[in-house]
Amino acid sequence: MPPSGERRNENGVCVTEQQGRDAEGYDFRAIQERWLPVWDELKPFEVEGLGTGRPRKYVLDMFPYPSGDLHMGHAEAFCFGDVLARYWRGRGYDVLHPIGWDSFGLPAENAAIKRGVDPREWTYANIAQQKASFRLYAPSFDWSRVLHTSDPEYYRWNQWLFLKMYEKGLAYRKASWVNWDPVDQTVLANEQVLADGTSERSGALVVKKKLTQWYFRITDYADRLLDDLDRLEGAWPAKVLNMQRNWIGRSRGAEVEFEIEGREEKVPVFTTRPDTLFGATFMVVAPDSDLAAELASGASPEVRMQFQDYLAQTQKQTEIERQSTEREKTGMFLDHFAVNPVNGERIPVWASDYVLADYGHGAIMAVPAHDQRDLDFALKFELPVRVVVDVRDEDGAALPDPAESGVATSGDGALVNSGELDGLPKAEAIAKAIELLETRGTGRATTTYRLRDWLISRQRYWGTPIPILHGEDGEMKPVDPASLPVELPASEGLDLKPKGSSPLGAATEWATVEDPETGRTWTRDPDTMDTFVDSSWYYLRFLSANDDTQAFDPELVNAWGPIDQYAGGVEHAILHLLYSRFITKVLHDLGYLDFDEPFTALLNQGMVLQDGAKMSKSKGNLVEFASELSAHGADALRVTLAFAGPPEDDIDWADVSVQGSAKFLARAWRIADDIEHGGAPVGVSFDGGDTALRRATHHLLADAPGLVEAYKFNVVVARLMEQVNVTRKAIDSGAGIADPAVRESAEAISMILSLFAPYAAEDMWAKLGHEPTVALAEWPAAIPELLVQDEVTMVVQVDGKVRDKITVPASITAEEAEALARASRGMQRAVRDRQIVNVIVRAPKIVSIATKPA
RNA sequence: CCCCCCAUAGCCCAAUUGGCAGAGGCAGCCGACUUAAAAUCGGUAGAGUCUGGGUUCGAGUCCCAGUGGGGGGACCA
Repeated sequence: MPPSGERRNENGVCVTEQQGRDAEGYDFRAIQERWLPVWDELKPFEVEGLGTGRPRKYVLDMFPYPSGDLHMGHAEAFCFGDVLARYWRGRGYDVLHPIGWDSFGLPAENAAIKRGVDPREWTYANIAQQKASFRLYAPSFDWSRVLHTSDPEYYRWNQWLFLKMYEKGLAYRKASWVNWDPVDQTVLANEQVLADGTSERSGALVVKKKLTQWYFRITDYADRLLDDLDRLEGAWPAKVLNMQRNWIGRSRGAEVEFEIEGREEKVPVFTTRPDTLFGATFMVVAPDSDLAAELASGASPEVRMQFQDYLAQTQKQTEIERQSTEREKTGMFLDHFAVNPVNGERIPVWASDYVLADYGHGAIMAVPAHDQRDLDFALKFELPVRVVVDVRDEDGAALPDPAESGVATSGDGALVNSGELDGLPKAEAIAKAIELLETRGTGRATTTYRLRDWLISRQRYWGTPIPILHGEDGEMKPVDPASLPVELPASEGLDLKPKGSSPLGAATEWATVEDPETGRTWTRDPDTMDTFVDSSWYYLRFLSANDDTQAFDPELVNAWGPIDQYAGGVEHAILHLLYSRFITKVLHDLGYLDFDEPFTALLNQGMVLQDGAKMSKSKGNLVEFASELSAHGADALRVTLAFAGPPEDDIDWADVSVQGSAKFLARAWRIADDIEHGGAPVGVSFDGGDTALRRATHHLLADAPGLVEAYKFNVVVARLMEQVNVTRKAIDSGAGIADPAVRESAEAISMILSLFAPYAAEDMWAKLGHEPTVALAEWPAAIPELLVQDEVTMVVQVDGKVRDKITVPASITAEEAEALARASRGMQRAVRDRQIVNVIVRAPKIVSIATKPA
């Protein structure tokens, strides 16, 4: 007898009666209200110390910045991170999945200034709101170890880190040309300036200023930061690895010292092609370099004037103009000559803006025959071009003379016109040239990097104060670590408006420190740290979030770290990820960490778009997280995001259907609801259950882990939909509701669905007679016997076309398969009287036959 | 200019890693329910894989050359 509340329609198909026994049907609001208090009580995701002894996984999402409520981007990122955290729990791991807030920084400060309130007020109100939204969205966070970087208990350790860096000589102050954001009125690190010369935060065009600032010596780690990327191959997105490699920009070559007539000191230049030294026919220096100014000042009045004009012209250009590759070369002769150290040749020295002052030494040796830029310049100003590498094309023919063709030859070939280097191929010539330079003391092998040291001081209020004291005589001393934190002064009475110098400097009482022993007066460093310092090590603090004796417990950190799975946006491909890698290596070298890479695996989610464009209030295409959440519920939202496509791809909200997800959840839920009213009892043996359904269930159990681990969440959801479909069919027109296989399938659905839809899955789990929570239920293993097919379909191909399909035992031998294929009607019809020339057998999948005309 | 990624049904996307192009969803169409519609439920049709070569018995998958799109770097010596 069918369970009450169901009846058959005209086609004999059993349909569920909506108005029947469960008047509510699937009601996401009721389900959310039912389970939230239970989870609050159970705290199922809290872990303590080293865990329970099961294997450990540390799964982390990049922590949010508290500007307003959560948005759709957060919804997506935290959905994916949570899928992975819940997955590893289901696989029997202790999972650490914490959450915190990156709560220092300019947006809070700017918003607070605009509203005339304390940044603390604005920041912590937003955090409270995001926490409430998270609770409803239900990522499986351990709420017992929350941190906020703006808490003194956190930034105290940020200062501790700074002092460690200072102690090791990795934090230093220097005067240099820096990036200045005229809107936010603070300096920026190179990483915070976009390719078009604008600030990644304010969007303002960044200008250069000469200032004394604090730096972290990240360039000391350039080689390791680059080389260790190889270990992340396959575990990090190729795109991020590529971006970091480009950013570090290692370039191997040689430093060559050129004598300049009338100048004491030699001038070093960097080249990647020391083999072409004999082809250097002139030298070029950057017009904005000290050397150019010096050489011009020693020249005739005409040259001096010409130089002033040229320099002014260079400095007037915007970054965009300067970078235009198609630009015609400009420059001027500086009325000086240099001497080529390998052959004593006298070559003219020019100034041109195609040479950059801040790369290498701001001067180059120009080899026009083998460098396009030098050739363009040489042709424009009629400078000599000398071929020193005999480059050939594929057929061994000599390439045309660059002076004639206008095309520099940069390939490999035998050296010519190059003294001792003659006849050598490029690689050997490079080695020999370096050897020559070294023995003569006029050069050496060297490496340059695009990466610059990390500028970490900021002239703003809402950040970690730099724990350094300045004496009147310019002496510096670190704050005593025992007296940390150096707390921010109250904002009351301070003018926080950006004005080019730190507001902290104006807090006279705070800034002035008297040494009780010596009576000497010191002034606190007025700057605060770049907030990327805060986030460079926060993942370690989660292990000891409530520990007021140390930044982190090395034992806990080494047990749980490094992060097994990190998830976040690709906008941090360089910034946060590079800084974190650097600080991790430093802490490793200081003996605190066993590991020297922080993030073993990285998942970058795409963006959530609307109608093909980034969502924004001004465009009027904003999809509000809060309204989606209240309209459709957390589950439907999460399923929609997971199902939309591969997680790395952008999601266009116009392409997806939250209603479709809700429909699927209702279908899944109804299966458990049906079982509750007439299904096999909880604990029943599944052995006698319907074999076809059991096969489907166990294929799902077998495939799901690989799919989740490959981030194919969309496929897992599709497989769940499929499983719901076959289970529905089994209930309505197959094995029937009471079959144990139906319960087995529903339990598997509930467990796997819990990664995406924790509420619906929990409700299903309860309806199936289990205690909460499904989040801690371990997935059953797939039974191998249910995975192997006794019979499979074998395809018979003739000349690449499918001509027949035969059902064969899965264990068929190659001989049997070939015999069956040859005997098949489809094959005989296709072959007729043609001659068989080749037979390939891949039992039991396929037999492929190649023929030719008889 | 250099490097990386992508291109499958009207749309979003699968395809056991070289073996029958289709798992799932959206939109569509048909049917059930309804006085009717929406919602819901059931059922269906629909591409030969961006283009051109190549390797192979066999290519969406591998190789080469393009086209289109996305991203990064860039007068970096």
